[in-house]
Amino acid sequence: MKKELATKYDPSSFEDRLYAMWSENGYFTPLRDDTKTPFTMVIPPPNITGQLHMGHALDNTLQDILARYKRMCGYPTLWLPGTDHASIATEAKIVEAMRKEGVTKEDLGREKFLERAWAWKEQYGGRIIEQLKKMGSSCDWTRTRFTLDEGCSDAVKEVFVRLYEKGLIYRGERIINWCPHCKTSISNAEVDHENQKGHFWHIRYPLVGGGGYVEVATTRPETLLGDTAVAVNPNDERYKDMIGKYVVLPLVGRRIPIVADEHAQLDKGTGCVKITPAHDPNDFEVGKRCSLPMEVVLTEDAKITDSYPKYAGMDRYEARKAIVEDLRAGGYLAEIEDLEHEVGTCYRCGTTIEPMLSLQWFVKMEELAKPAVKAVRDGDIRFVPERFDKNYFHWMENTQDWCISRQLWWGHRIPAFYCDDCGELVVTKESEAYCPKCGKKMRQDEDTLDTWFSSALWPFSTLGWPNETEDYKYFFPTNTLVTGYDIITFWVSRMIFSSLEYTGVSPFNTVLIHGLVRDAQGRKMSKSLGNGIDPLEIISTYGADALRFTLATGNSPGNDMRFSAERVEASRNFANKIWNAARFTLMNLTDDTDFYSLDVASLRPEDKWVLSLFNKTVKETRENLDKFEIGIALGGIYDFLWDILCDWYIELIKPRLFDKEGATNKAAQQTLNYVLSGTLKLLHPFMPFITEEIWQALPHVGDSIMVSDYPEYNEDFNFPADEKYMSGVIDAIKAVRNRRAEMNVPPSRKAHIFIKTPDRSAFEGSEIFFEKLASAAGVSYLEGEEPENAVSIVSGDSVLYLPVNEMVDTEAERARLNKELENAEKMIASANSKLNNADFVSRAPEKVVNIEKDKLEKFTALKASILAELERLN
RNA sequence: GGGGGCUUAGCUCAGUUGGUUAGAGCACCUGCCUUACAAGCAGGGGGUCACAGGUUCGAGUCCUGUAGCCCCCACCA
Repeated sequence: MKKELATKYDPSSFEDRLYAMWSENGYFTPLRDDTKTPFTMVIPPPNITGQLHMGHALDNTLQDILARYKRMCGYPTLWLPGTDHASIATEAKIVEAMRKEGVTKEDLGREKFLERAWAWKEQYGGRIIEQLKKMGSSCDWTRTRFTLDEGCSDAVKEVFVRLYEKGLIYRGERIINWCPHCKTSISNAEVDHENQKGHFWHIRYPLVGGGGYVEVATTRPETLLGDTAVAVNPNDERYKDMIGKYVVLPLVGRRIPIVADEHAQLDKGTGCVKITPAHDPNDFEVGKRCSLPMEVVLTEDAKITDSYPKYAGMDRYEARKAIVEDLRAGGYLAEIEDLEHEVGTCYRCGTTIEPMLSLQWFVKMEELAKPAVKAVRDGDIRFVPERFDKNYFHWMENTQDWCISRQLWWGHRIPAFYCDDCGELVVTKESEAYCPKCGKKMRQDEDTLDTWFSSALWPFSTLGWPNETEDYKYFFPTNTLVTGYDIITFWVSRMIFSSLEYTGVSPFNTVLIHGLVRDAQGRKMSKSLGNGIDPLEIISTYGADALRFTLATGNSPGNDMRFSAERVEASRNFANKIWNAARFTLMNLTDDTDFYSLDVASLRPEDKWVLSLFNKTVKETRENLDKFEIGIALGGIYDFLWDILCDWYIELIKPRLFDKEGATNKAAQQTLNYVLSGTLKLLHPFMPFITEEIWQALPHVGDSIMVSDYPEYNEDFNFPADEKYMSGVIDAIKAVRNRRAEMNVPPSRKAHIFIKTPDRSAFEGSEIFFEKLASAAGVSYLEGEEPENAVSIVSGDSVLYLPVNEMVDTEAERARLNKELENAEKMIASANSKLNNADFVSRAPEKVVNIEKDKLEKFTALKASILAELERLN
């Protein structure tokens, strides 16, 4: 019934075995049970290109803690895993691999390229899944999904068609962010802003017909080629007469008008702005308002187009140099200012974004954003910690239309078809279409959708939507979403408005936000810095439990954390501590003991004391987990296990355990097994492997700790009197140890303890604890004279005398007692000042007042003892 | 420009709705190989909780301001 544990804690010897056992027994797969409320989470799908990094490790540790906790609480728990096709990242990776072979996308053609991409997915896509398993993640792998699988693709098409029909998806020419390296449009959310050093070039545009020039300024002089106007503010007195006149565009020679538009600000620069409608979002708006031509001057790889032969084929930066040089030569350059400004860059490759006029697909955001804001405002969805809702609101309330088309092949192809003959457009879920007007076979849009378009549907597309599957009906909406704050705008916000629009409900009720895992110096872990720590290496050195403990402990929602080997070592030491406590327990459990009942009547005070503290720990753990205070919950278990169970309880009961014939031996065994098993259960969500391995070795009922019941607060296991008694005994033992250590008395030198106390029952029954834990040769109660050459130890209302053979330094004793007296008086004064304050007594809660009363009582008694002691020394 | 966060022991950080003498890990000092654990045990030193005000019976915790560091968002030529 009980088993041996290896002498040494070696997580690698059992972690994989236990994971396989859980998996084979189907514990990760929930059963739908209409009599029970399910608990559902969807994993933030890692990119198939990805390798497990610390961010995943943290994210998945938190999710697994919640999943295992809820499962043990009896909820049919579905943690649904999967991966993201990550269109832009994956395509870039494959293109890069092809480049090494000297092959381009175009060489292969779409079909062959996609074959290659799928092959790549088959080969590497599962890698990260295997790595998640190493972490102990209790995902239901039978329900693993992929954003590009059939079901998800169906959901994507369904959504696209519905939104199009509703007028919420449209195709139009807008200024989009163009990445010249990835050669695709990207959304605003995918643009990073980076501070760059640049220049502000002031350029003179001569007025047509002479009479001077207007001066404009720009950070991108090459866009001059695309200028189709100069704008001034309609209220600008300086230029009133110029409106409607023309200037000559330098180098190009084109006549362009001076227009009036609010965009030009009176107090900014010269008040004149060059307008490049095809390469600047503001200018685009001006262009629309003033009906200006839109002149595209850059190709898709950011080279000047053939329309400008002198610069054609030059890269945008080469062209910038050449144009500035030519402006200088032509006398158009007025001034060059140094300037630091924010430049948009591609979040994938870091290339500077080129705003460009382009025909793309967009999602109209205004109408979708409103209910999404409301859901959070009304509390249907709650961010933990709450402060992130500000982030969310700000983004949701200011978001612009979402550019969803990408000039990529790896992804969901846009379900739109064009008729080359009559220009008809059809949007349909079908894989081909014929023109409703002329019957001709239509050509499908070449572009694919933004990766985030499919991730936005993840909580319901993975459960079968748009079909009303059993899973969808039972598990949706999900409960908790766990993710980093860096992904709220990309993903969380889009899931919320998507779900509200298509399913009519919020996709989850809680968003648990965590921070970034940084290195020991607080820097972001990144490939370029090379400061990343590989979770798999940590696992192989210290074990998955140690890694998980490190990530969970002291972690508070939304805050970044630093990761260092020292912290993992401390975690491993904790695991080792548990391991040894368990080994000790197993050595002392005997087969003839009944471990399945606990007879309270047979328990000694220390048993009841530990049960009572365990019970408190259970309550606090559950409360904290329910509040998502995972770090605090774990801290409580850690303290109980190490400080209470190991450092005190086990030491207290050693004499009873070693005396197999003793009357209270069985009760000690039972209590120890009960409390240790219970603590392992409390700890299981955090450290699943070690808790399972030990639980299996201990006497137990059931097949696995992971499907056992999470401990519940037990009203019958509250023993306040025993708590008070034991804390008095422990205080006294600590006081004795303290004094002995101060005097450098080695533990081997035992000394008798004489106790002078108004209430012997405060210590009776605990004499053996003083012998074992305070190096006492024996304990007796003092009636008359204090012993000669004894140091005194004041603890509560009692004084303990320790006869040491040396002459006691009376002066030193007096000084020490005076110091203690001072402290006691300070405490008494503090308590008195509160208790004498009528406002305090009347306004503070009774509990707080009682604490002060107890404090006063305790230190008054202590003071009396100290004074008596001082008296004796005189 | 807007928003948010951080500042607590030598270091890294907890501190849950304001309420016992502000905690932990690591590091440091002292003593222990006490037959579960030296990855350990016992004891110890070390903090005017960034600064200045305010609210409150009571502030590390709430409010205002100041300083330093960090992050997010934003189309300003």
